[in-house]
Amino acid sequence: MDIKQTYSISELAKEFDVTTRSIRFYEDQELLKPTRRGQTRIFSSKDRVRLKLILRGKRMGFSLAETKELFDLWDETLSGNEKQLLKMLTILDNKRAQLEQQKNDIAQAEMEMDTAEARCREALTELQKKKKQQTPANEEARQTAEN
Amino acid sequence: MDIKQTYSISELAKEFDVTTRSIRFYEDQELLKPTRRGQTRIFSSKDRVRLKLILRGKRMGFSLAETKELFDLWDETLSGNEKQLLKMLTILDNKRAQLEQQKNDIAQAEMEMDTAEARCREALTELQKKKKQQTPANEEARQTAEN
DNA sequence: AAACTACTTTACGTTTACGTAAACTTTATC
DNA sequence: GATAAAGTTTACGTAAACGTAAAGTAGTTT
Repeated sequence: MDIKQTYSISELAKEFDVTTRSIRFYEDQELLKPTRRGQTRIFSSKDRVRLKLILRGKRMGFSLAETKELFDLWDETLSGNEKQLLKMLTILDNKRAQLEQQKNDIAQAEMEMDTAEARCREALTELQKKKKQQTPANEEARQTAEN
Repeated sequence: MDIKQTYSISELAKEFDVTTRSIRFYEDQELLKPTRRGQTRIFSSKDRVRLKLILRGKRMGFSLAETKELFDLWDETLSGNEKQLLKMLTILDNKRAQLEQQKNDIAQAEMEMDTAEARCREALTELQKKKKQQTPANEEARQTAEN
């Protein structure tokens, strides 16, 4: 039911703004498994999804190895081994903890950026005041002189 | 008003669970600027804060170069140049956008982990059913045989 | 048929963020 | 005063994630 069933390497590269080199590298590391027509790679919509996940993983600070581990584990759960299923659940728990940590980090960062921005704006208005004191009535003259 | 004014390299290493090598590397890259007593490094509480920020930055996917840029810019804003202040404000804006992206990524990831976990649990209960069918009344026998 | 265009493999190079070993100094402890 | 403990510099090594030629193939447009 996808719009398209298969994709060339450069189509994916364009869509996700990565180099073909990267995509080939991801295949080399077994994160993507395109089929071949002759020697040319043909990517399925599953590959497309995985590429999207790879890139999101990167933005979230996941290594390719970590992402690959998740892919592999997920594939194994589909073949329904109990041990793998349990392992998957514990790993999901770990990842959740990671995400919680990241959310805390982000919240902290946002707060600090708020105070940083506030101080910047204060400093700016301070500068404005001083400027006006220096040139109380020559504002127009200075403005035109700046060209 | 901090508990302690100065810190040794190993104190900081322990507190933040990093190697002394890393800390020295951060100094080499000019993210930390400890003073010296003889040839021994002495870290201020400002250094401590910066180390904390470095590590949080890493968890958020920031490179050391990015973090250093922020540190430098922040220092420059303290000396009150208007141009630097404005640059700082735009960079803060960029970072905010990054954080928004990350929050979206995290939210997406959490949703997908929810469905993944659900499928795992379903698969597990399926397996439990099949087990019971295979051994409807011999449960005790199988349990003890597993040793 | 010549020239593009898109794709391929092979392989060496690069950056980041440290690890690790060697050899040395300074300070504290027995 | 030896010896351990914590610090130092110097320098080569490494893993991850690609970048960047170089050289070849396969289809197709002029």
